[in-house]
Amino acid sequence: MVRAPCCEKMGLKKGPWTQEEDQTLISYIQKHGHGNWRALPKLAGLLRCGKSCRLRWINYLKPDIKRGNFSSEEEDIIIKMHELLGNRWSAIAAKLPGRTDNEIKNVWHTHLKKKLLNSVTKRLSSPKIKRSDSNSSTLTQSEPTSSSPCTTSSSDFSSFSDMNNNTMIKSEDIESEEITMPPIDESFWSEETVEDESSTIMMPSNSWTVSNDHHQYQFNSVETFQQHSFGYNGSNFDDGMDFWYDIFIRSGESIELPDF
DNA sequence: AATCGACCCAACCGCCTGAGT
DNA sequence: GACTCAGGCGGTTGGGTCGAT
Repeated sequence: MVRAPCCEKMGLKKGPWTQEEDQTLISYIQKHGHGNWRALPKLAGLLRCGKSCRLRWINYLKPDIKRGNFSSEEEDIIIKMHELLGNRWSAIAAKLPGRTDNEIKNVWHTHLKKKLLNSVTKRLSSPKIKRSDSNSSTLTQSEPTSSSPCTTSSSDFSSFSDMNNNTMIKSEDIESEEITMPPIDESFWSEETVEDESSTIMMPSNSWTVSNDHHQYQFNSVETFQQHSFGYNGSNFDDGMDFWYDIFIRSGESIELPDF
């Protein structure tokens, strides 16, 4: 069964809002609150559907809406959050007070996507790191080690490598945006159900190693991942996800995140 | 000045989810 | 459990604007 559009009723107005309509909506909500959006237009005397009223209020009329261009700080946050969350505009908007999901979505599609693309193009055109083993297109599979569970936060990790140490990417390289990601093919990823069984996440299906100057950790599955403090059970969940996202983003894969 | 294409952004649409019955 | 409904979300659209020709 397909539900009829909420504005299908004859006589309901569509398109741009007039100043009078805006004023009517503002004064009604200031007096009575929005309560039931569906009932609101009738009560307020507007020839609009509730959905349209809600959208107009949330995206434009709400008193705390910040207008004007996005600052570079805001753009950076959007880019970072988009790396982390994907197209979850409302979640991104939650990190930017006064900005709406719609606005962020528009900015992303009109400015930031291009900006990012340019940055990636630039990065790919000037590789700083080369693999020593050019034949290897995926990270190398191996047996898991019996390394003890790690209590180190993922923020300690400054680099990662494959099992043969063919590629070593350091955090300063990541900062400088002059690296290329070693190629990773489809078989690298597997779908894993995590912890609460309500979320699915793409995880590396092969065993591989994460290391920094002091530690080297091997992961064979989501379970070994969870043994570490940046797993879902740990207090450093966000750090852990940042870490994984660095990898996911660089591999060009998308990821479905659990809520947090 | 007129035309055209690219870009921007407000608004709409359809789908999903959760609450209520 | 099945159904309905409202709210919320992300994708898409289309009208306005602006710069190039």
